[in-house]
Amino acid sequence: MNQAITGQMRRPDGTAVRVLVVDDEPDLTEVLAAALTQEGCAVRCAADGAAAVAAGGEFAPDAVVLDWMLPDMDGLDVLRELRSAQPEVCVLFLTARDAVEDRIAGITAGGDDYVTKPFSLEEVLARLRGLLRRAGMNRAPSGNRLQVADLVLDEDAREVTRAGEAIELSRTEFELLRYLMRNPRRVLSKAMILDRVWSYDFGGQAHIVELYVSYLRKKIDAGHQPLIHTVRGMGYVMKAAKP
Amino acid sequence: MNQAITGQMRRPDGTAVRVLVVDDEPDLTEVLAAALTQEGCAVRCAADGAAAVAAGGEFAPDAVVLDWMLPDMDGLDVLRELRSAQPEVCVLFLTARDAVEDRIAGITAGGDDYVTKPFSLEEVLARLRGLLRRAGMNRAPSGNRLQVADLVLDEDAREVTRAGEAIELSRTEFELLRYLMRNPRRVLSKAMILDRVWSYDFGGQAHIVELYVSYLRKKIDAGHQPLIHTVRGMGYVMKAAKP
DNA sequence: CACCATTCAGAGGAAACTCTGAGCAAGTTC
DNA sequence: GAACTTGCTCAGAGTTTCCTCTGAATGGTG
Repeated sequence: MNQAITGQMRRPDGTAVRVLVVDDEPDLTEVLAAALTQEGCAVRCAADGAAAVAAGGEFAPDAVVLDWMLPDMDGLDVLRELRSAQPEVCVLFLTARDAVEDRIAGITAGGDDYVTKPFSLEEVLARLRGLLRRAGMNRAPSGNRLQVADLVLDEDAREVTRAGEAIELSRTEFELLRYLMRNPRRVLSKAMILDRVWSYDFGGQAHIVELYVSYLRKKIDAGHQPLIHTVRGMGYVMKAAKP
Repeated sequence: MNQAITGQMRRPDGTAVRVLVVDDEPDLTEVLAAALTQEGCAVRCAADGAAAVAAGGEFAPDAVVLDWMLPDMDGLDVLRELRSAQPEVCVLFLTARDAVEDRIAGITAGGDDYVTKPFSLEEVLARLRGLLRRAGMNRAPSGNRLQVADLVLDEDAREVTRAGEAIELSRTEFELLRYLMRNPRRVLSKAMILDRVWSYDFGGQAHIVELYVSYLRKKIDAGHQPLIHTVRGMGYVMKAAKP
């Protein structure tokens, strides 16, 4: 993977983006930390609000991935403490689905964002990239656009075009395509795709990846040079057809 | 989001507009400060009149968002003090709905403006943009007109036309449309729209956004190419349809 | 006081989406 | 070429999300 090579998650001065991950489930923080490290971030984890506030002062993160429900503190209080030490810090909240309407209100006004559990890794990474880009923390060479051959994906507008023609995608189709396009010319196994694009609690089979690849091909590759290629026994790869 | 990139809230010399926020409710100043920071402003907060006057001298703000009812001083006195140090400063008053409008009326004659509580963030930001524009503090590339395809919104005249034909909108409809048109080709979640367009004390559900989008569509998109598009599971986006 | 416009909650129905299962096609191994 | 593995696609059930109709409460206006 090594998104670091693509230079996406980087500070203006070229040093690694610093991310603090706060959640009381060690499984979750581990997975997030691993994914973020792989993206080239410097990562620190905390299991409760007190540890988060402490790390906020000492570790000086650029962004915080913060569980809304912590054993000792309310998410909003943690945010307040963090902001008092570092006003510019970005915060991405993790919330339960039914807690969304509750007290989340107002946080998006400050430029922060949230993701509902269960989420996919790509969803969290994409949101975090969005926050950092908007905070000027992230050199955006091509802005928010991904391109492979004549296929273009605009993340903000959630718009996909092939040869200038608009293509409608569902949420899952879009996330799958984004993951493929973020890793062009690299074979991605179905297991990898499943781990990244589908929620971490999804118990289904890799068969679902095949199904969604077939959906994508029908919408994207139909009538054009194919961009999504099957590597039998290995997975899929997105690239322009060989010359 | 990220109005900063659009270059709206900027001084003639390109540096950040300096805004002082004065209110005794910390929740309110926090939200306002966060939103203004996101717009690219340099923000300072004060909780009472004395602190406001002190900050007025030291922080040298271009504009002040000032609560009319402060624990220690009258709003008019604060204004007087601020003006003595910096005669050119813009002031946006925050007042209770039933507050004396007669005294406020004299204020607006001086080029200042006011907003009644409870207000929406977009309302405050729009008024502030207006003040700064009139004070020459704000390069206004397209003046006060927003345009998407053949849909035109005039902020000062509060007038909306589609293909030259006038459209009557209620207050909420207008604010929703303005927010959408200020962020064309960007998917806005219902949570984001709620936080920006509805009052900060509104406790309602995202359902209300759907309802008002349906009102807007009936008035704006009926009989034309649709400009307001639903992005299922994400929110809404305003853009001209792709041919 | 009556009238009208506006705002908002609730519920029903429509539409879109996700995922399972099964059959078929294509490639691989012997 | 037969047997097996792997990948592709269709059809349909179940769920989620969205749209819109109703009606109540509010506020302004003649």
